[in-house]
Amino acid sequence: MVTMSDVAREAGVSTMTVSNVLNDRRPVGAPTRARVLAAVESLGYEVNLTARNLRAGRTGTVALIVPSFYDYYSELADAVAREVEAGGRHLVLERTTASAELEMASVSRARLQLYDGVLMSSVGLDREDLDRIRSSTPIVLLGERDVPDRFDHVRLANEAGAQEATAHMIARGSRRILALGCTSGDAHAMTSDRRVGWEQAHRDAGLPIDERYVVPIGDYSFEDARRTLLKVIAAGLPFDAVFAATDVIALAALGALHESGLRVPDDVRVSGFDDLQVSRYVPPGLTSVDPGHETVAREAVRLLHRRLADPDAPAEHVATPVRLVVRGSTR
Amino acid sequence: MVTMSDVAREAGVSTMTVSNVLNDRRPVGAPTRARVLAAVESLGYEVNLTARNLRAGRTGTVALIVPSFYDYYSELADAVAREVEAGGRHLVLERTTASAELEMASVSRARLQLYDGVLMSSVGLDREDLDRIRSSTPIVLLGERDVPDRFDHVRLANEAGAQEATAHMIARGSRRILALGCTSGDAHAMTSDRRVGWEQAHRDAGLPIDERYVVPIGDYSFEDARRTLLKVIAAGLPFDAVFAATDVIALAALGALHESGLRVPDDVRVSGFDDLQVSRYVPPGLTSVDPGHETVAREAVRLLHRRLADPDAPAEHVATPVRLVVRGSTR
DNA sequence: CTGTTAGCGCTTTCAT
DNA sequence: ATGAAAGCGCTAACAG
Repeated sequence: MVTMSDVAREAGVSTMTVSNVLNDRRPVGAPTRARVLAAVESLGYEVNLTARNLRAGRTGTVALIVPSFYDYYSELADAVAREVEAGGRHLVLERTTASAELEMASVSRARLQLYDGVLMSSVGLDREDLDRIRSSTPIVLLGERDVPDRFDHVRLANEAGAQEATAHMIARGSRRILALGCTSGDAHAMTSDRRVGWEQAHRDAGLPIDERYVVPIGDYSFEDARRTLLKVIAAGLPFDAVFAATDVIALAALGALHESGLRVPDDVRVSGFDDLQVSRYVPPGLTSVDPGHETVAREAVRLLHRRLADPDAPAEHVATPVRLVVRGSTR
Repeated sequence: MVTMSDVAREAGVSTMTVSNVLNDRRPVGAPTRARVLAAVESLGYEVNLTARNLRAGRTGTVALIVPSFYDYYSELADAVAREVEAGGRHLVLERTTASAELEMASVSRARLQLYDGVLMSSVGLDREDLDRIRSSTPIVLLGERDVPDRFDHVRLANEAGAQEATAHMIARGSRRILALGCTSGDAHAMTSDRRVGWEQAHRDAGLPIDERYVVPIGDYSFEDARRTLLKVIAAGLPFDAVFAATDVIALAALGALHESGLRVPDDVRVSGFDDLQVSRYVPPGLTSVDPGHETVAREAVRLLHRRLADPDAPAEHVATPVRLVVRGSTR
């Protein structure tokens, strides 16, 4: 490996001069400068960022830690990357290993130190897991409602979005609306927040709430969602609409309904949540709740920058608005 | 920040003993060990990985560098993460900034040093760009056919996959098959390799090759694909099938055909390439070429490990097989 | 079993 | 405008 002192020797200067040339930190005479650059070129030198980071105490890198690379997260990551880069840092994506009991365990606290800051999607982590996190690296949580106060936190208006989607289908005439992938109980998980919105829409419309229509699914995969809906159909529970907790679930539902000979939207209306890019194109177009990735990303990075500037600032909790996008699946 | 010497002082031992306890490197007496662990706990110490990495000359991290976080890449990344983790390292994902003239510029050579190895998707990089890469960090290229010999390289059997998909639609009766998102010319880009397969299927069947049916699209987005196909339809070029260069294009085509009142597969058969998860669920099910992420990931990580073990081994070039998956869109 | 020394490659600080 | 020395936090190598 070529080091800075190799370059210094080649150019006949000290390592400090090389460093100054490379970082434009202090004025360097033009001829010296030229010799240094020539040496850098001829030796093919690159600074060692590990050494620089150790010395500087910062890395210029922010990590976004997510449960999986798919779907919602990849679209969010894209928006976050743009925001982080606008702030002059790099973004890297890390995945928590699904198999880990406690998802956090798969990204050790030590690893967090490799970053100036971390944005972590807390979906799948409960309050206890989060309480256990002690890190000198600033962390901004993205996701569910119930996080310890000490964390900066950005969440979606999950209830409002679910309510709007459900109310929209009620307004179109749906009366028996499955809450597919939603969960009962009051754990403040995303799936339960979205069920609350589904319930609220029913109350607003003076419709009864039938708990049989809240149908949780296992692992949020397409396959699991498909199988679950097929089972509901086989069991004979009558329904005329599906509010799916995520677009992945909604898209799988479109498939399952098609397999069962049910037409969308004529027999069953379908609405999702996440507004994946593909949802706009899949016939007949999937009605969905746009989570506003740009806003989430902007707020998350803003909170991180604020925290980096002032480590002792009080934690901030932000809920970002969402927006229903109506397409063919509910027409 | 709590350092190792803080822990050493607290426990009344040397830093080496702390290091040995933390890394299980040399046997440490039980009482000493206990005192060290107690000090670690009470001070909330975490090793500084930057310092460790500098000292060790390795980082235990592999980067997968991709043009975007979406679709094909997210599904590939998942498989790669599993392989890398099986080898005891972490995977991080980095995105090349789309705006950069030369995509490589957005991931500086210096950054590559932060990793033990790099897997880089070369889609979008031409041979000249690749030729310019000089890195002491091992790089395995994923993607197109035409890469400099010195790189380890894994590519898909793009031609074979495209040929199989096209032949399948010909066998079902299609005669005018758009090659949507494919490109003419002999640049060894993915889009041209797939066009070659489309042509080969025509030759094999004794069908004429009409270059008007090769319809490139701009940026590989859903929207671009949709607009392009709508334009083809408006222009009146008759076709009874679409072979799309990617599933994103194929899914957008399903939408555009639906908008135009054309039925799939009755009026137009559609086949994609990538076998995204969603493609299985979108009615009527998208026929697609499964790129075999597991195989690609396994080979890529194998090449990387081989290179790490022997930096001077001759470069290896691997083409992995693909497999047509037939679904409703071509029945 | 435990400690001391040296140094990974860089940049801050102080000197010239 | 340039250089020398010190040290970021850790661990390999050598001592005891």
